[in-house]
Order: sequence, then structure tokens, then C-alpha cells
Amino acid sequence: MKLSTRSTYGVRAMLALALSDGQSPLMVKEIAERQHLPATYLEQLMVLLRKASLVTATRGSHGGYVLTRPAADISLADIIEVLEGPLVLSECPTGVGCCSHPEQCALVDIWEEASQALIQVFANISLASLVERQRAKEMNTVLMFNI
Amino acid sequence: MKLSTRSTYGVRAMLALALSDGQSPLMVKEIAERQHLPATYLEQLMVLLRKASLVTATRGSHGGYVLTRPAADISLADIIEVLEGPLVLSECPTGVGCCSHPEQCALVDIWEEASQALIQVFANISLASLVERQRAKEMNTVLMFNI
DNA sequence: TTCAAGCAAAGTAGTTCGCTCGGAAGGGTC
DNA sequence: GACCCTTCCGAGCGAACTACTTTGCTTGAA
Repeated sequence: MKLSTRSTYGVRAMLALALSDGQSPLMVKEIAERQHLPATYLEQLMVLLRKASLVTATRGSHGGYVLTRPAADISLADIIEVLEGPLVLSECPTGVGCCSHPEQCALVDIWEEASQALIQVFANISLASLVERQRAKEMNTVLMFNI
Repeated sequence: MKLSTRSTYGVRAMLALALSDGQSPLMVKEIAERQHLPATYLEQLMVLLRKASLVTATRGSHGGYVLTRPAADISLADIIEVLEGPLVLSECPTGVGCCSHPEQCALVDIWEEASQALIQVFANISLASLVERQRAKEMNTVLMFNI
């Protein structure tokens, strides 16, 4: 029951993009360094994010990635679903065993409720609000340090 | 991001126990048949549930398993945590990379929030209420069928 | 035309998953 | 005590998945 590193790396990469000015594209190597991620692996993930239209790539020198939409319009759920697959905690293989009668199985509802709870959390957090949280936290630590 | 079959099988096995009268123990083979689970695999899971004191085993003929506590005192979270491990969606390997400063990382909080959301769902559903739901659903289907 | 970037596909070492098997240990029954 | 019956335990195993790396191609700005 862990998120794969794909999701977490992906979110961190998107956070890096959101934290940058958004003018000039950020290249994979740069993102990887800022977030301490394996660059060649991250490359793969960025391609997936591009195919999902969450980021836009420009090739050639001085290329890299930018967010396709404003950070406020991208939720963590968007990112995670691309890299993790649909957030469904359990699927009853319909037509087999107990689940030949899914309409009689109370557990189907339970798994659905749990999945929805997860999705809600991630859907309610946009990249923009993540940036805010991040800035607030950093600010806080600095203040703490000064006291 | 799926629950393993361990959890779902385990919950179903516990449901079977809760649905039984609770007087005479239910043996693995019987549980497996009622829930259409692979018996030899389920055997392993039952041992884990016993070690977690959720069920009590009696060996020898007419042996089997019973719930240790009343069904109302056992939550799905109890069962799932035993079989799935702690419900923690992501752990920052402290001391490495970005997480050498976890107090500055907004994501730590996010993963924690999401984990808590999940745990809440499962903690709020007891085996007893699962039994209720199950009975209600079956009743419903029968009624639907009669109309 | 060069060369820095993204893109694509394959490979790989390690781990986990779902499950089986064989046999030992414990416990009623005759 | 002999004999089932059931749980308990450890080993094993193939398939899938994870987290990468490698290699080589394509694209496009300078």
C-alpha cells in the first residue's frame, strides 16, 4: 500500500516546475538536481506527463519542460493518476468467485469509499496550493531558526 | 496503488467468521470455500491474523478459527494493517536527498494527510457493521428480485 | 552544421506477489 | 496408544513489477 516512486518523483518534478518562474523551460537534468532524483529515470516520467498534457516539452538546446496549465489548475490527483494508474484500491474480478454477484458484496462499496477518500485528498490539492504550503513551511523554518 | 490480495482475502475471511454463529470454530477449508479463496494461501494469512490476536485457533479435529473479540471491536483497519503492513502511503528516507530536511518538505504532510484519510475510512468500519451492510445488501437484492 | 536537449525501446538486477508443497506439531477420538 | 484431523511452519517458485541504466535516434535552436 505504498505509492510508487513514480508518483512521488512525478509530484516533486511538477512542484519544481511550479516553483520555477515558468518563463524558460526547465530541463530534466535541472529538475532532477533540484529534487535529488535520478535523471535518466525522471526522463521517462516526464514523457508520461507530457503525453497526459500536464507539461509541454521543447526540444533542442535550451529545451526542457514547462507546465501546460497554470499551477492552480493542476491537482495532485491529475499527476498521480497519470503515473500510478487509476486510484482504485481493489477491483473485483467480476464473474469469478464471490464477485459473480458483486451487487451482493458489501466490500465492493467499502473499497470504493476508501478509493474516493484518497482521491478527494489529492484532488483538493493543486500544485499552486502545494507551492504555497512549501513556501510557508520554508518561511516557518527560517523563523524558527532565527528565534 | 492497490491493496494486495492479502488484505482483501483477509477481510473476506474475517467477514466469513463474523457471519458464522461464532460457537464452533470454522476451519480454513470451510472459510476458503465460503469466500472462494485459495485454501493453502489463506492458511498463511490466518496464521498472521492469529499472531495479531484477531482470531483464535484450535487445532486437531473439529478445530478451526473463531474471532478473538466481538465483531464490533474489530475494525477493517485492524485487519488490513496486519496483512498489508502499516497504512503509510509514502515514507521519506530521512537523511537522503530532499528529505535531509523533512521539516521543510510540504509533501511529507500531504502523504500523511492522505494516509490518514484512508485509515479513517477503514477504522470507522467494524466487522459488525460490515456484517450489517452485507445482510442489508443481500436483503435488497432479494427484494429487487421479487419485484 | 553542430550539439544540446528530448524521445523511445530494450535490458537488468532485485524485490514482491500469489500461491503450492511437504512435513512437523498439537489435539480430539476410538 | 493408534489414528485421524487440523493448524503451523518453512521452503520454493514462476510471473509480474519496480526502479533504474543504456543505447541510440530525433528534433530544433545557435
